[in-house]
Amino acid sequence: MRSNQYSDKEIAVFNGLVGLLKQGKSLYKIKVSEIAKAANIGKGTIYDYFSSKEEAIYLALLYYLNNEMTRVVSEVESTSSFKNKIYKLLDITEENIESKYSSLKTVLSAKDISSMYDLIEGNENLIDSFINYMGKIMESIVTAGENEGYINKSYSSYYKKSAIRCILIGFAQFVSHKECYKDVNVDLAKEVAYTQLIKMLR
Amino acid sequence: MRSNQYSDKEIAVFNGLVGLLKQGKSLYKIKVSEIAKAANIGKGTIYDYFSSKEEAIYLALLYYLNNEMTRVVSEVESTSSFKNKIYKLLDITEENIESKYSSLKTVLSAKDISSMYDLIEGNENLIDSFINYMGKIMESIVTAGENEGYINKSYSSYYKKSAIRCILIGFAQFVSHKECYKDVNVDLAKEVAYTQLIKMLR
Amino acid sequence: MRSNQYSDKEIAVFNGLVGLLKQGKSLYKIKVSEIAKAANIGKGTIYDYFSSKEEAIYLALLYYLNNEMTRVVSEVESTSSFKNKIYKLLDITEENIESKYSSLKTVLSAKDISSMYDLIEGNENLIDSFINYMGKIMESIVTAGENEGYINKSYSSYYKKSAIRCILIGFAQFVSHKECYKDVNVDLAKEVAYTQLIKMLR
Amino acid sequence: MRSNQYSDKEIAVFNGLVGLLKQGKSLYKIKVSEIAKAANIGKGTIYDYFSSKEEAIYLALLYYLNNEMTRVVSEVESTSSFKNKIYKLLDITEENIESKYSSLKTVLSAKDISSMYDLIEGNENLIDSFINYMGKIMESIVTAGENEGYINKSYSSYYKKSAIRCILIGFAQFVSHKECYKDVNVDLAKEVAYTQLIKMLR
DNA sequence: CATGAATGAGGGTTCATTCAT
DNA sequence: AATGAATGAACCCTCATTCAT
Repeated sequence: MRSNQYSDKEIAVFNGLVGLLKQGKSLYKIKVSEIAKAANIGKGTIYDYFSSKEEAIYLALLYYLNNEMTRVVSEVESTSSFKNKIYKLLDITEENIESKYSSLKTVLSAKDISSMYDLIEGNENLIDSFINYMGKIMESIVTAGENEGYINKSYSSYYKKSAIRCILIGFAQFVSHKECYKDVNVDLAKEVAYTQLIKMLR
Repeated sequence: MRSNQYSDKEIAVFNGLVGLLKQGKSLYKIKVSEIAKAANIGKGTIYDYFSSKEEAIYLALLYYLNNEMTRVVSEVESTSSFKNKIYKLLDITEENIESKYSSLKTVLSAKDISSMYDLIEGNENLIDSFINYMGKIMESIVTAGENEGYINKSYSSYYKKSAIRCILIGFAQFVSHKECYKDVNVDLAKEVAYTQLIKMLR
Repeated sequence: MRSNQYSDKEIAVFNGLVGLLKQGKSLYKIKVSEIAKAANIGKGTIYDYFSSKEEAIYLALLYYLNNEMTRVVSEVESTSSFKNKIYKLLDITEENIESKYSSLKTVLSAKDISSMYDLIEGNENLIDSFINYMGKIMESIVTAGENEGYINKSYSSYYKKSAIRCILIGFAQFVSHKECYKDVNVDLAKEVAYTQLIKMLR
Repeated sequence: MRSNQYSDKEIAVFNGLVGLLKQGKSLYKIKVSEIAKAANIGKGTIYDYFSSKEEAIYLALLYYLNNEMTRVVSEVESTSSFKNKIYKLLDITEENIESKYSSLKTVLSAKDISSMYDLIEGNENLIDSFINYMGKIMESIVTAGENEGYINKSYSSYYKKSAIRCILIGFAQFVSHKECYKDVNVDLAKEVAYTQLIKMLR
């Protein structure tokens, strides 16, 4: 596992790469020369900081995931009340799905990414890291829900967290394929998700 | 959209490709020569039936998805009672996630597949097709649930189907990352999913 | 060790490569694309027959050496009389050194070639092969010399062969650096070599 | 032709490079960064003293050759008696061939080195320089041999020197490929060489 | 002077696709 | 119809050289 402290050049590579993804470039078609150009550095320079294209991509995704999730965690934690936290998460999910590139999307296809690139699925991999962050978020939400009386404390921890995860992924599914649900708009889908959650937890 | 009637050679290609995936070969690293060998045909022959490697892969996945989902639909439909149908679906989900390759996995990363291969995301794409099948399954389950009194009929169709989809994906998530939930076994996770569903629908 | 039977394409590569060397191209600067062009085949085709550029070059040199040395052996063996054999060998040496490329030159720098290319210095390497051929030639010459009474049979086999080898290499040295010996012409150098040999062997 | 006076940095480069060669590093694979590290200087510094990697290597070899040959000349000259001089030369030859790197080896493959590196084969090249030194050594030996009555003075200068050169190269050949002469040891080979020389010269 | 971070031209190799048989 | 030998465009990576500090 590499240090969390990255040099300017490394961060330039990360930002360049994520920038390309946000422009809609497919992860599977990115060329080293494109990354270099997007990062405003020479092609060879990438190899001064990363041992391969694979590594550069992997670390970029990890870096971006960490940044993004750190932000999400703090946003949710700084949001008051159970209901607001849930809606905040649904909002973030919506944005993520709608954008050309997001960590959420990466995580949803992370198995494929690691199957494409022979990344050492070491201690710290994308999904583990993501699940870790989600754990913190769930924790924060469960605590709020219990304090505010929305959650029946007799449920197991897994049950409670699982319920939240469920409605999130279900909502993500909706956003991903809105066109299949012509009679449902986003706000309604959020309401449905929230209602379902309340029913599961009480 | 191509005919649903495929020639022997085309089906050989489909089976060969899916066979490779089931052996754990990464979709992103498959070579035409490997497909040809797995299908027991010459490399050039593939181009007599498909316009490109991309198309061959895309159609193979679609073919396999259709076969598999047709089977799943009929299995669920032929299962009696609401609860049994749900458990059947959870069982199928479990198997799918655990196997090296399954249509479910393909669908979960379908955005990536289509981003890797410049597939004309035409009328009939993998996800649309999948959602279509899922719709049928949901329909069957909802009907059973209503007939058996598990489902409060006042909910919208979206609400009802969404609830089922939620717990399925939530359960899929669990199976994918069992190692993160050390105190939960598969049977418990199924129970939790079922309980959550009942609560959402009543 | 590969079979001695080569396909047309392999021989085309061999001839193409040796052709480049004979044009004065340095072995160390040859590009795969040049070899392909010289062999009148596509660049990729080389990799259908050889696992790497290194291997292609190594096998080409070996192939050429075998061909050339086989010819030399038969030329010397078919020459009658001790003196004629020696002069034949000196003539061949002269031609070899004067040409832009010859197996003799390769052998003289074979250690470098193998140090440049990480060739598995397996059973059959250039120098061993060369020494083997030389052994046969020496044998043929020693037999003639003994039959004709030029060679005192009491010398060891090593002594006799070594004497021949000596004057050959000495003569090769002369040809390589003629410009350093302004008062000696090739014919004189051959006479000197022969005289020295006679003195050593009687 | 550059001055014979080199700066400390230049000599550091020379020694660093030769050091690498003596460690068994192939001349054809040496990188500028390695030379710099071996010389304990910065990579850029090399270009303050040499116009290219090629030049640095060429001058290093030349420098080393001069040092080594100067030493060899003086060793041979300071050895008394014809026979001792010859044996001294054979000893030196043996050491040279056995070591990972020596000027002798360089000279034996000098054509390749200059073909690899586009060295201006100007006035002062490796082989010319070497032949020059050898000339001095031959001179010294011939003089001793004549004084001691081993050499028939009626032979031409070329004949005499050529004889010495012959047995040296012949012996070098033996040492290079000892494994091919299982029934001959080094001391015997030296004796053979000396005997052959005596016979040629008397 | 000395450095080493940065560069990018260049080359070995892969593999989707073609086409003569 | 079927093949697989042949192709060459494309791309990753190396490393000699430069130049700002």
